Amino acid sequence: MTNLILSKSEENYLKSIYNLSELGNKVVTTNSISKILNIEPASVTDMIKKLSKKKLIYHEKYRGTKISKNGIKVALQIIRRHRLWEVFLYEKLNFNWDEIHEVAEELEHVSSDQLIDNLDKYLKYPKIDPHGDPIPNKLGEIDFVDKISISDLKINEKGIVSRIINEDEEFFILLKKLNIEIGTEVKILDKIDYDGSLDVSINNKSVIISKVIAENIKITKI
Amino acid sequence: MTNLILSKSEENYLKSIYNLSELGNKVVTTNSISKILNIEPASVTDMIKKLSKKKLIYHEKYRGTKISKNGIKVALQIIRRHRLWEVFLYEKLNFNWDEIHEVAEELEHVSSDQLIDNLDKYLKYPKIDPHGDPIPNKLGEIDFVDKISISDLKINEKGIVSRIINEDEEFFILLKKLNIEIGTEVKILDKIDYDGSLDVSINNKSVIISKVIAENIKITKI
DNA sequence: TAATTAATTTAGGTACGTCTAAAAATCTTT
DNA sequence: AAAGATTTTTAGACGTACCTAAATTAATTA
Repeated sequence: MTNLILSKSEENYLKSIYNLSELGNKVVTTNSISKILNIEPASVTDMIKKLSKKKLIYHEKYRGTKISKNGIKVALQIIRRHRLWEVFLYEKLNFNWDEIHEVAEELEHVSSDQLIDNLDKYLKYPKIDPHGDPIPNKLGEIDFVDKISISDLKINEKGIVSRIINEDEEFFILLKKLNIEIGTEVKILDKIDYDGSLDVSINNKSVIISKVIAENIKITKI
Repeated sequence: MTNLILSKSEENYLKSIYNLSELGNKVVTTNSISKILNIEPASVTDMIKKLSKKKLIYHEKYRGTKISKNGIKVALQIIRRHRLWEVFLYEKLNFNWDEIHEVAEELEHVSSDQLIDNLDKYLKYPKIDPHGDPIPNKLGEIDFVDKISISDLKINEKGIVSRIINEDEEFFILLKKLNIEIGTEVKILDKIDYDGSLDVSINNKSVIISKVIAENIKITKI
């Protein structure tokens, strides 16, 4: 049950399904998996069959996929590995905040419990990764402190950036341009009703960010 | 030429061919590769064709395989990665000397130049790994300080263990039993003509080790 | 050197993870 | 609720990296 060994592909699918499922609750469509992994829907169907057989997900033909309890457990361990490596790359190897994801994506598939546990200890059991995402512990326990987004602030309210949801290269580059990183203070200057864009003050400069971007930046209100 | 990307399998074959070739000079047989990788000779032939096409090795039907100049270069980078990870696991993550090989075998295939260069810097540019094997630098340069073996010592001569050639799990366990590690002082008490076994003093205790084992333990004479 | 043995290659097959094209099921629109 | 659009699945194919069995070549031995 716990001792099944997954291929890199299987791990990537399972992780994506977990991420799409919003903490394992939502049913996930074949198409959404296809889009996230950049793999044709037909191939996704094949893999869904494989993962179903291994009881990591439940699937009803034409009706979508739900991750199982054990699937969540396994997915959280993959996420744990990913995020611990991100901490390592950022803190020890001086990678930039926007360079860590890609390499961690490879390192996460090296599966040795001893490796990950010792790494965890070496990094002093970090609770969050450099993007502010919580790191599951050895037992799969995770702090679900999902904070509010920039888009939830009202005019003149302030917050500290605590977490970046999206992990696309492009998104990181944009944030860099905007001078937004974990710890940055933001203040809402104005909200544009037309498309939901926000006028935000960052380092005393006013910038306009779209609603989608604002939703992907979590903050702590101050 | 330098920018070809190799699969994990291709990397493992190339590394084995390099290791068998004694610094790239010797012609390597299909069978020897087969034995080292635990893969059937027929499959080895397939891969030899693939690597030949990529000009990493030269091959003449039925007559063996020789690694190319570029092949050596690529192999040395794989070995570099492997040995740097071994240093990391040993020094930072407190792995035992006999546990590092297996995990490094996985980590070595994560190919990011930035990752390896930063790791190298972080480890302070180590020259040897925990087994005493030299680590190629970024340019593939390597100190070929091949020392003498225990079996080269005469009776009553002493040495310090500097390098362990063999990387089998079994061999490590044996060495642990014998209390032999890098830095251990050994003294030859007697040589048994019959089969070449050696009577060696380790921590003031006399033990008998076979000729093969003695040949796989390199030392610095004192 | 002819026969035997050993090493190597070829031929054909399999699982994995992907693809495209076409069929089937579900959803949306009118 | 029928038609059209979209989503999902099935069917069949391909490259990778392996396998076994059989054929070929080289090496050894008698």
